[in-house]
Amino acid sequence: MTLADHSFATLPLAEDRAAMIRDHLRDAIVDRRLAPGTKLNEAEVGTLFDVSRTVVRAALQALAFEGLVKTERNRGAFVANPTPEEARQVFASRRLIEPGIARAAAERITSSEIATFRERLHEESRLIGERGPSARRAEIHASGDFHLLLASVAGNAILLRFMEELVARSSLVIALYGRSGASSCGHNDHGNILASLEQGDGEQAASLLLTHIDHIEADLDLRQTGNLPLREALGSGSF
Amino acid sequence: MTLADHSFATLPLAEDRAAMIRDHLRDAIVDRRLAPGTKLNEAEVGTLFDVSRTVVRAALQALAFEGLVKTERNRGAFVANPTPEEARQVFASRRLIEPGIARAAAERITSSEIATFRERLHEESRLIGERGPSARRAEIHASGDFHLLLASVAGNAILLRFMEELVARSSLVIALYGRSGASSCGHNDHGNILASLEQGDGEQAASLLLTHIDHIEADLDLRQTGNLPLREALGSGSF
DNA sequence: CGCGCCAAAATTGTATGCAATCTTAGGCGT
DNA sequence: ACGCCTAAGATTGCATACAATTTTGGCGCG
Repeated sequence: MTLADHSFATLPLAEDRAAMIRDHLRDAIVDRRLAPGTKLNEAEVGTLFDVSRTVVRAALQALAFEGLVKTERNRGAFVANPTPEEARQVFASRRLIEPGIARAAAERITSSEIATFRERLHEESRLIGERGPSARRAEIHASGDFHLLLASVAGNAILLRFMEELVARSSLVIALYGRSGASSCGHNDHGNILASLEQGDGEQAASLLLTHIDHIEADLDLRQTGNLPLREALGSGSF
Repeated sequence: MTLADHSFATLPLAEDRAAMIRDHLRDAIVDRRLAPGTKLNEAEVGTLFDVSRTVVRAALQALAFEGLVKTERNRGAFVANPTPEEARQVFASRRLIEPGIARAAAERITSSEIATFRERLHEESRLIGERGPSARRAEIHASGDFHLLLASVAGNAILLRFMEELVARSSLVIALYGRSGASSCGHNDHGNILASLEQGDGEQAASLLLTHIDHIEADLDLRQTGNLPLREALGSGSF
């Protein structure tokens, strides 16, 4: 497993060790190096990062708050395995919150922020062209980052945190229920949204964002599988 | 201090001790028995509830995540002291989320839930008539409970959790910046909102909720006091 | 009298030990 | 062979011990 030493340079690093471990684990979950349902053994994670279980527990508790990890008393922590109903709620929440964020962002966005957006979008489209699991991960990450960047431009720290949680959980949902696997299959939704923001048209940005979320959710297969817990144990593979 | 033994009967109790302590502390913060800025000493809280610091730290971390407590490294945990800007963000978030919750609730509310609402509203209005700090606390609590009940009717667990955080933080904000001290000064907003819900008029409920939030925020004095941290140390009193 | 410095006390951060609980493997009876 | 029971092993929950850091109180000096 490559959790501890995966891109040390880009992450917060070293002031608060629990936060560092939390961020590494979150990254691993969000870009799907850790599959839903994976057991997160405290001692194992501790060895991996060279800290005691105390610190690991703090990190796992934080991830449990964000809904990325589920803890069961006396059984431990597992990467979350959202049900179709939870998946629907994630997207219902995003539909409620993100249009408002888009309106706020349209009013506040600066030209330097627009430039940042452009950079990211360019990077994102480059990744879509590439192949391989590493590029796929980066693409997933970049796609989520667009929404987080939008939220940060909106200037509300509380909503930004809510969006961080929702975007992360969306990644889990797509991993579980996505049909094509990729969240951005052919559309250029992000680019169109940015264009609306540039023109200061918050309403259009909000509207485009809403249909963008619809696009993402349309790629999901959220039919109830009769929520048999044994199904997940079988790995949902061919056999 | 009366934290540990304050209404044992009404709270979760004893399955998970960290959760119990977290809930007791949250209650104490929300109905203002613990003032903003109060230091929460781990050993002290632990003695109070007869648990080790390990458990206390878990509870404090949970409250920190909800924004009710601020932790500073190597300095400890304090009851949050939201700035005017944070206060504005709390209410901006509520304005974004609660109308959507009202629309969802209007579509899903059952007659038994309406009955529950009526009960609570009756209780709430009774408390408004009473005097004394204890009744005041109960009134504050009941006022927040209305919004949480609404969120639970809406049927989205994620949004419910967001609202729990926002309502709790609102209480802190009102404690700090409220002019009249009471959040419901003469209005019968809650009753009108319930009436709209009964008629299945989600749009009107959403609209009334929005003006209700405006009423609450209008009672605040969010002028910048030049955010000198020394000011809070002086207690903002006459000297 | 005020100010800065230093040591003692207090408090938090982390590791570790132990008890409680869950999991697993093996044996036994049917 | 199958299921059930039990005991050993593994894992979590919690308390405690110790290290690191901050806070406090006092002392001397200007």
